[in-house]
Amino acid sequence: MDMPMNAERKSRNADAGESSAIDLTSRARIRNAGLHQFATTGFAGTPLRAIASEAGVAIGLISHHFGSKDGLRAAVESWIVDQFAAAITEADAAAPDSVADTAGRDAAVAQMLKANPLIVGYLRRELLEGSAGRTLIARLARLSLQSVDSMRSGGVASTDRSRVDQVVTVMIRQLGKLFLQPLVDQVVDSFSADERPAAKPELTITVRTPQN
Amino acid sequence: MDMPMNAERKSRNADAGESSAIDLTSRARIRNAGLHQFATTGFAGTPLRAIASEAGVAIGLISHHFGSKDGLRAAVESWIVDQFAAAITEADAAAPDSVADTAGRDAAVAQMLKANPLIVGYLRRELLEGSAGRTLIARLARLSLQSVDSMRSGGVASTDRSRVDQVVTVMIRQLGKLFLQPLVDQVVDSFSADERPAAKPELTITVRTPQN
DNA sequence: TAGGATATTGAAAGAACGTTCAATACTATG
DNA sequence: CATAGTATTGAACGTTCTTTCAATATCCTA
Repeated sequence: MDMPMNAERKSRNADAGESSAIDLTSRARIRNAGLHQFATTGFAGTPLRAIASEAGVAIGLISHHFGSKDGLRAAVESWIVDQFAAAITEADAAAPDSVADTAGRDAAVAQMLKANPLIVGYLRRELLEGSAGRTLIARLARLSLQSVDSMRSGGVASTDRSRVDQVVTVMIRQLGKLFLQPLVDQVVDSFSADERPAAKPELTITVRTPQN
Repeated sequence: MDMPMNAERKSRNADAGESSAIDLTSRARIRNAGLHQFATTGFAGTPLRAIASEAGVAIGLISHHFGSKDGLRAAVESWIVDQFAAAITEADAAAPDSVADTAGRDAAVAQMLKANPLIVGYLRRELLEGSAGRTLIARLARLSLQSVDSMRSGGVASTDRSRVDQVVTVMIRQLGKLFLQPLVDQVVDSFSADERPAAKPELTITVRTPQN
């Protein structure tokens, strides 16, 4: 049972990640393809065969590396959490007192999300589909809470508001606009080209907590 | 091949619609169940058998009435568009000059959405999943454009802004808060009960169009 | 009441899905 | 070089999905 050598296997896959994807491990390529597919067509809507195809691997390799489809999702979500944590860590490293303030961390996270639009797409879906028992949003909220606490300790965040308030404010500010922008885009794009405004309308989202 | 009479078949289904669901036609019960399932578990995530079970019918009846799963989805979306149109029509009927103003129509739509939370859930998903070729958001935008135009003709809407601007503003105002509230809820709920604020934080969303 | 049209059922077909697994290729360590 | 461990493949399996369809029930009209 002869089988052809697959020499250029890694070269025929879409660029799903940020690296050049040519010298990524099969495991990383599968994870990237999973992020791309889940963010684009949803978890239930993507067959494992589509992920294997995009990653340029055989379907069996997914189970070998991640155990199951759910295992792959867990790996994708852990990778997302890592990206958030890394963005905050970088912002801190660049700050004078090794603790960045709100603006610095917001900027770092915004930059990371801009570089990884698939993360935004994935989170948008997760927000809807993961209502029961799933935990990605909760994990990010916990991460945000640690960030808020460390900023409080560093004296760069006010302490006269509740911690919950601050976490909600931070997360909404970071994600809300990104979540809602597709609605604006789809509405604008539903008009004929000559009627569309030159610049897309921009959203402003604020959070107001009632007297506590 | 005797088969038992299913006398009380219609009584064992969840209340997905607004009517008492006891004297709805099979077609309507299937449509309601489809809306419920699609909004809750997503289009790809819901088997037709789940819809048939919730509606209390055999699986074959779905194909008979709607042709296919996609046909059912089309029917659900047309029904949603009808609800929006009906809300606007009612607001107009109650207005003095038979053309309600912005506030009146906003209130009518908000009331309709509050009475049909499944529509909100469905739209939230549609906004993400229907990026390619699908048209529900576009249809609602067109409906909103007709509304804006009629208000302009009736002299109850300003004409110094572009029509696109007005449509975007209306739709974001109607839907944006509803879309983003789950994020606030999940973040707040990720905290322990004793740390949660008494009242949920409230969102304010504004649209600003750059100089045109 | 007779008969055609429509509604409804549930089994069957055919495709697609996730998972498993034996076989093969690769890599590193002795 | 040998050999153990890991990576990788793709076919096979059992399940589940959508669609089809013949059979039966119900409704409507003449």
